[in-house]
Amino acid sequence: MVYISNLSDHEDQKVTLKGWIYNSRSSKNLFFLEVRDGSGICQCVVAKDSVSEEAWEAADSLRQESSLEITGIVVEDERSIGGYELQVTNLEVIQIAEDYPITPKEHGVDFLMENRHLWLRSQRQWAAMRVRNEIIYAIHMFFQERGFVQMDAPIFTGNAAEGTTNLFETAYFDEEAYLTQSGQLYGEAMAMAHGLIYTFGPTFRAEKSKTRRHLTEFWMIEPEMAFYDLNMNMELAEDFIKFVVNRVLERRHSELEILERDTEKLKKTVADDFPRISYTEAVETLRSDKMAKMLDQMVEDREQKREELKQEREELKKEHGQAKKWRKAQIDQRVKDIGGRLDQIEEDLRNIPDWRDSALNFEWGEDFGGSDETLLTMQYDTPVLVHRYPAEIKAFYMKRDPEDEKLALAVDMLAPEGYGEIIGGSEREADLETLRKRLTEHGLSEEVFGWYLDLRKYGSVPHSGFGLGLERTVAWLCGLDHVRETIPFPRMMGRLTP
RNA sequence: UCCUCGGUAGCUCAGUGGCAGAGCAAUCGGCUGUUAACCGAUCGGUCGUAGGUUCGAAUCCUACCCGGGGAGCCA
Repeated sequence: MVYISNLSDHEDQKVTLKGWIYNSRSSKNLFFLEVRDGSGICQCVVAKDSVSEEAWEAADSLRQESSLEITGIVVEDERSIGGYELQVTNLEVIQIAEDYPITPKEHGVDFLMENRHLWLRSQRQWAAMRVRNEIIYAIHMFFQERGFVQMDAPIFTGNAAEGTTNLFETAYFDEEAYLTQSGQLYGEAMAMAHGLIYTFGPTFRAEKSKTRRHLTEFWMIEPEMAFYDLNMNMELAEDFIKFVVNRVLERRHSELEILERDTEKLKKTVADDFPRISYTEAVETLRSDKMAKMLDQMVEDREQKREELKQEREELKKEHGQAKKWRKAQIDQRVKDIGGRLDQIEEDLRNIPDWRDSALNFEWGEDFGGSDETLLTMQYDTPVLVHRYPAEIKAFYMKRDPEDEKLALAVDMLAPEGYGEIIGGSEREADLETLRKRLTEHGLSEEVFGWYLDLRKYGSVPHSGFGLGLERTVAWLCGLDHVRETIPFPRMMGRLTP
């Protein structure tokens, strides 16, 4: 079977494509059918005098998303999307689609989410899913090539004990069960069996978060490595991200183009070393004069931009009166864009004082808020590794810094461009008695964690690992502003269908 | 849970006290190469819900419902 993605192998040959109508245009003796087949989109030109009467009528009956088989000669034509088009000799309708809800015009998020099952057919969504697939492939490749074994942690768990986050409860025969929020503890057990392992599976958080960075169901990749310390962990995390980003840049160029992704910072991510700063250094950065100046500059930039946009809008409104119809439509669109950007600027201007307040008055010992993370990452073009956090704000299983008991040997990787934390990891506490003490401190029962403590009884070794959030990574690489577009059927607050 | 913005035609939106509107989609017609094609016509309404103010409410007031963005929490 011939697919649109390989049309260049069939130049000047007669081929048959099977697909759906993405869009169509017509004139008296011509139809321009944009046909998509899952692998891409191809413009098919139907000329009245080169097809049978039946085929011509069939072309006339087609509507958006109708399915068909279409036959023709592949010709190179730079006027056509993809560089090739089909000079149609015959076409057969498989089904004439009913009124398709997603028209070529713009739609609101709510409507699109309601029609997610159809939205997946649209170009940008299609491109994002291709990038997601490439990332998944690259992840497996990276670990498999380094001798890691992929192993699965359970999805049902018996204990809600790990603490901080809200879990989904469910019934498990006569017992209470919870959906996993992390495979990590199981990952440690598997690493003690195989040395290097990674899990790749869904995780669930019942947090009532309504933000562009949160889903209730998302996919996490969690490598766990025996005999790795924090530095080796950070080394691996950096190599890993570089590998994945590089694969996407090399192999999903056209998809990134469809997504209109500016790839400058992604290229820097592949080429440059990631900065590594300690939590304490990060706090100093937040409280610095330099940060204050940057924030002042941000306010100034936005105020200037606001004036420019307002002026442009005034001029467009003047022009609107005597503009031709198509120009009016263009102006309306631009005015709408400007409105949206002004709203964003106004919101920023309202928020920046809070950001400033949060950053400049940041007290050592607190956890970073969203704005603090964003301000930190704005200092760099690549992801940044922040390590050695106050132990109090981190999980019980993290090893303390031998040089400073107040610190946990934790590391977070923050993506640039405001995409936030994509990786969280640590060196794990390997000493049995210390771990027992931590359980008690956190009010966790030793009974529930008996099997976990066994790992420290029988040949305990230094080990480390981290977790990568797949959807946040996809959002970052695609330049999407919301994780709901990074997974086929997102599950979030108030969204269980489709 | 809190803050904030919103809900008008299938979709995207305008209308802020006086006849319910536009573009797109759909339907019909026109156009020889279109790129969200274009041009003309037709069709299309419980103005989120309930109550109130008023001669008159999409518009003002009250309550509620639903959604977006953000905070907290996190990947």
